[in-house]
Amino acid sequence: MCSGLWITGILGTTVGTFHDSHESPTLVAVPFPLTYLQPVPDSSADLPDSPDSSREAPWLAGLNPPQREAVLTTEGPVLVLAGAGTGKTSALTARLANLIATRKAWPSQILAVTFTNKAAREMKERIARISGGAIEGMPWLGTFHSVAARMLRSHAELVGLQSNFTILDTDDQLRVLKQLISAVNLDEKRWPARQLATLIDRWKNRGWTPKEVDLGEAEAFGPGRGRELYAAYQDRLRTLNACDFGDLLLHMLTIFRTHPDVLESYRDRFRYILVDEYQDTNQSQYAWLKLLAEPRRNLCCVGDDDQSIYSWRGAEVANILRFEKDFPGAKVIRLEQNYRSTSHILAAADGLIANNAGRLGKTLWTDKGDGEKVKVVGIWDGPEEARRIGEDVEGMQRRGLSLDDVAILVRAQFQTREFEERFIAIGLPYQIIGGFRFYERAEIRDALAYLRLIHQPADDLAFERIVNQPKRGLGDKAIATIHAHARASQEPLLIAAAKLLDTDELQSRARSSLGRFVADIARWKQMANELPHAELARIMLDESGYTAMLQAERSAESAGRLENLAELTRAMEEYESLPAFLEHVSLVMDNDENRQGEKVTIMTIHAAKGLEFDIVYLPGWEEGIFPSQRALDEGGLASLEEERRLAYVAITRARKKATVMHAANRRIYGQWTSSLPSRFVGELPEAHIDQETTMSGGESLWRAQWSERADPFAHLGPAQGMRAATRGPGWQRASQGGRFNRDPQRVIEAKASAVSLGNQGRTDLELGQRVFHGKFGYGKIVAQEGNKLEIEFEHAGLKKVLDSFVSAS
DNA sequence: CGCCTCGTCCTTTTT
DNA sequence: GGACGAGGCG
Repeated sequence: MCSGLWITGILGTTVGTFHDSHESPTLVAVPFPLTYLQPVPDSSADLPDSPDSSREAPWLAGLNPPQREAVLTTEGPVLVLAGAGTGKTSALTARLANLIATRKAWPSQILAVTFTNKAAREMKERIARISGGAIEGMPWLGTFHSVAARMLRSHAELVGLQSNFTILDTDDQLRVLKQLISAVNLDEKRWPARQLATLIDRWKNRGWTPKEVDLGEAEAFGPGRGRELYAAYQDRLRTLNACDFGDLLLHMLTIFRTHPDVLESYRDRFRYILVDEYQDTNQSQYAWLKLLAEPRRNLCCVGDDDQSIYSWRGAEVANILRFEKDFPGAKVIRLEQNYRSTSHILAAADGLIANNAGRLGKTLWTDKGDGEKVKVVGIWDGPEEARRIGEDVEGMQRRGLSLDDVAILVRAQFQTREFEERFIAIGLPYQIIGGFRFYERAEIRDALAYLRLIHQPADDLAFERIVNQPKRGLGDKAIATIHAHARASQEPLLIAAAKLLDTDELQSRARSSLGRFVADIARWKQMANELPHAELARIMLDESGYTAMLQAERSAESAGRLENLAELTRAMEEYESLPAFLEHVSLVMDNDENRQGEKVTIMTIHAAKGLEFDIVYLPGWEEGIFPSQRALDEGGLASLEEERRLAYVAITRARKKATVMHAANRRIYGQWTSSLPSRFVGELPEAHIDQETTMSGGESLWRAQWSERADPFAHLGPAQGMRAATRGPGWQRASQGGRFNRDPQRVIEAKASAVSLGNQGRTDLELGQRVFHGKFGYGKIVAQEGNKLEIEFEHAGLKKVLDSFVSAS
């Protein structure tokens, strides 16, 4: 078909260049169904504001003016500030459809990155729908990680990897790090692998290779061994022919910087770049994007600074806050009409988030009417909270409400337990999203290790995992011998094991057992060329004795495991090759949602981002839980603001009704602990909430604690009763009490912290120093840990406080 | 070599 | 309260 004519028909002029010599045109034989190609008589028609909807492009249907602007401003840098529920995804998909339909670019010339697989999937589906199925392939639409992995497979050799490299998960990563830590004789107790993993991850998120880690940071672990261990880790990954999540981006960044020809080829390819959830990008993603987008500057970033909730994983709100500076001449488009929630819900959320400083600012509005106020319910304890929600939901169910429209959103995974127990007891169907993922289960990881070893013999981690699984009588001693050989000959374990068979270093029993294992692997590898991979997997599981091992167990658990393995091999059939499947497992596979029957959804707020429900319950709004104690202790005000954004995200998930709950007592680590309602409860504007308490003491018992505007004694600190309530074993509370935002000094800090993230402990304080604290007065520092200080106050006694609240006296 | 017991630390959030 | 690791014992 003749694309030139067609475009002339719609836009009146021929737009852009649309030769596509290097891409397979079969992807889009017919860009759009013919029905979309109605002749447009008036060639001067101006699409954006054309009042005549009959002749406007179908992908613009139903979009409001700012959304249209976001779709039609195709050239140059664009920042779309899309508040919660403002039809961001519609605008995004329409933008993609527009680019393709107007032949500004082929699908393969558009880079579109998201953060989650869910978002990528949804976008793909919507594009398929909007184009009537005509746009099938958007090869470069995916998560940052999957797109980067795809690129890296083509250029792996430039960073010393082979294209069949393994993508390690956290588990593998930790095992490698543990080995390295003990190799340099550090005490694993004092210097846990987990901590090093976090550190390395942070460095990678910032785009730092070992060389670039700044000295101050490298001191952090071991002490002073951080950088060295990072370098050793990277070396180890290279010999394993493996990389971790952070490497996918970091390696590509390195390649772009050292191989201009590669960068050039991608720059040439990607005519348009689109980024979803821009507020969640980290430094390395930012650098990656900037390199790719530089020459054409056709970069469209969509995000919402108020929904930035991933700084703990390296996201830099600063990226979105300074977009206009980075890309001068950028057009900023605000999507402010909310199509999701009623106005009380929006106003409550808005009042809450207004307590944050350093926002880009936007005002959501809706024409959906007032709706119900946000309900705030105080109850006695955790179990009652679950009971109450259970009853509530059952009531609504009787009135005909679908359970699919109800969600319970929690701050942390452990909170789901209470609900699970209760709902099992009353027989209310529920599903918990998140938590254990399919591929994190031991049996799945074992099975995958078998497959990985076939696919990639240098995968020592896989080898270690399965060499004695099922038990083959190859214990620590045998494995240590194999290790020694591998180290001596600089070869992978599998190879070393094979060679070891020719020696007499192993006891005969171990030797024959290892011989069988090595021969099995070789045989399966042979079979891999002849059999479908799902079939191969079944054979391996059988012949290795893995299936037999589980069958012999005869427990309820083992039955479930066998089922999981069956499920795994079944899932494999959907992939064309073993490598394709392995990639899917590492990067894409999320938990199995079995969508059978109506269910209440229970999940973390993080997992709920981007979703919406008619009815939303928000339990556990208590100090120490939400905001989480860790955020209060470690991150200072920057992380308190992030918690607040999280609360904002939580409320804005609700279409019709949001119920915030806080319990006075909760069991934490098996200990009953009293808790205070979250400061966020007090920050909800009174006009938009509806209070209820099932406890004696009056409805505003707690609320009074937090709205201290009327309390002349606020500066004297928490009331005695409160202080008692804040204590709990292993649960030290920040002893500052509430009112963070009412104190001018702290508001200033909030502004500064909105941009500068991270929390190094202060260096201008030392042990024994006399300091002044706004609430507790003068005292001496007796301990310092990060940004936490322990201070012996002259009048208030021993307290833990954050260093940002004290000044040298 | 594998099983059992005791102690620890833990609960953020995820590609 | 429970998962997981280290260390001791059979």
